[in-house]
Amino acid sequence: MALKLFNTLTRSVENFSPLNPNENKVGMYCCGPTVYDYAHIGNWRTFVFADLVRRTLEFSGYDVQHVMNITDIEDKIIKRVRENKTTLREFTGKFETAFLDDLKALNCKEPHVKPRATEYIAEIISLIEKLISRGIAYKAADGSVYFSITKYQGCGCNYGQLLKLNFDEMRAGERVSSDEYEKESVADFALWKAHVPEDGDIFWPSPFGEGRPGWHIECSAMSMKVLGESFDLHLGGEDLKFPHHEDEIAQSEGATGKPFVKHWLHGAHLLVEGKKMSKSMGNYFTLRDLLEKGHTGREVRYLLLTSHYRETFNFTLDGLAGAKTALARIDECVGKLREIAGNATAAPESKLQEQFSAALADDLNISAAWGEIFKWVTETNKRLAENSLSSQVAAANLAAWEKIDSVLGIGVKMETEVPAEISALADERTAAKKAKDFKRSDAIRDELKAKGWVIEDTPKGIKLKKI
RNA sequence: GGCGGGGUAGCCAAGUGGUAAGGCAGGGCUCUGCAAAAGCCUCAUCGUCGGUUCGAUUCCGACUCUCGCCUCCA
Repeated sequence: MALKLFNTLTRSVENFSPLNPNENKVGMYCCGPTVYDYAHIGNWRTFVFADLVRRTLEFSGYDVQHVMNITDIEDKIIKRVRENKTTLREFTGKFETAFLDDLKALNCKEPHVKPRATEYIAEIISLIEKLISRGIAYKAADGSVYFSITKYQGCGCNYGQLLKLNFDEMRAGERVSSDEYEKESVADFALWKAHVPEDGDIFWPSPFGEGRPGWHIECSAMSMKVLGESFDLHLGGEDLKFPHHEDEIAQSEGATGKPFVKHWLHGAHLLVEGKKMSKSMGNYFTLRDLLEKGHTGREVRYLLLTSHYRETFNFTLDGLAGAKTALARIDECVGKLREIAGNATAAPESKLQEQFSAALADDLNISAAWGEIFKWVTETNKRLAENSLSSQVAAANLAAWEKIDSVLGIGVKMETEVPAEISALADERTAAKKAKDFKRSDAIRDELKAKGWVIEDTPKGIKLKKI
């Protein structure tokens, strides 16, 4: 089934097809983290979304080249490096490592290429030179280099491809910082920021003088370097549409004269407990915060993957608790299938896979996909209860689950090894039960629960589950 | 002020011009000595008011509430 995706450029759902129809390759660039702090749950929604896009493309048979930048030079970074009396590399390295650890905890596939802005200074400079030579960029009196929207538009280029811009009605200037008065026009943005004393030793030499790259230019330079001047997919959070992505388009198309990106995807933000996330509201969570509360990356991933990427999602701690129960339901079902399937192998059960694929192909309607999955769980449970599943059928269902899980990345909780102390208690309970000492057996059950283990009596004997 | 999303059961969340998927919570039931984060069943008329239509939650308009972007925020 053809994959359909919303394209911010056309504001409509389109059939997805790669730039080069003769190849199966897809170049995908995702705006990565600015490594000045731990990423919060809102950031993670976007990265999990990017992971879903990648996995869906791979599921659809494409060979994806996934690129995600690491922004390791930026105003906030410089400020904190100074405050912490450390070096740029040491500071950004710490948060980059933390970011990649978190990415792994959420079972996101690691991007194939993770370019750091500071390692692409040469490419950035040459891109700026190209823009200057084409008359689209200019050096201002403050020593910085700016991109001229007017000149760009004068070349017949379109500024405002991702959203409707109405400069007359914009509240320009309200949030413009005072050091940007050297620009010819308020809409112009910095390509190269001249070195100022506060930057300390953080600067690079360039034909335009010592300084550092502006924010938008790194993405243009790195994405085009790795994926080519035109590539298939670019994604990020919805807030990046303007100015970041619009400026990326302007810089890239202004320099090359070619269409920059074929397909733009933007993920919506989330609220936490119905409110905009903020530290003062107490609803600001990093992944670490949630792990410390005893939740798992798997649960967080599941919850972030329950809603459609273009809708604002309300992330709640109740929801996170519910995620655990919902996953346990899937684990239980898949675990039983494994037992019955044994060593049998079979082609994936087609109905589940078809319904899942159809939902996903419809602009990543993952909510509908979960609906199909849980209907399958109920259906399977009924057959399990009837004892009417052959090992062949169980294996086919299992194969289907594994196939769709290559997209979900949820996996199945591994059976935790039962510690000797716990199994000793369980044995004691079984003995007490056999002796009809139910008071004693129930007391042990409570004790096990207090230790984080649930014991279930099944026709085949007891079952211990870690909670 | 400009532009763009949303308002569907206690909570989260799909969806359709013909009377609403799924998950969590709740309720009922089954297995059980009793249980279970074991299983099954059950649980809404879709922000308000108009309009179009044989028929609207789904299309149009108004209103209202809410969220986002408007220069460095995913």
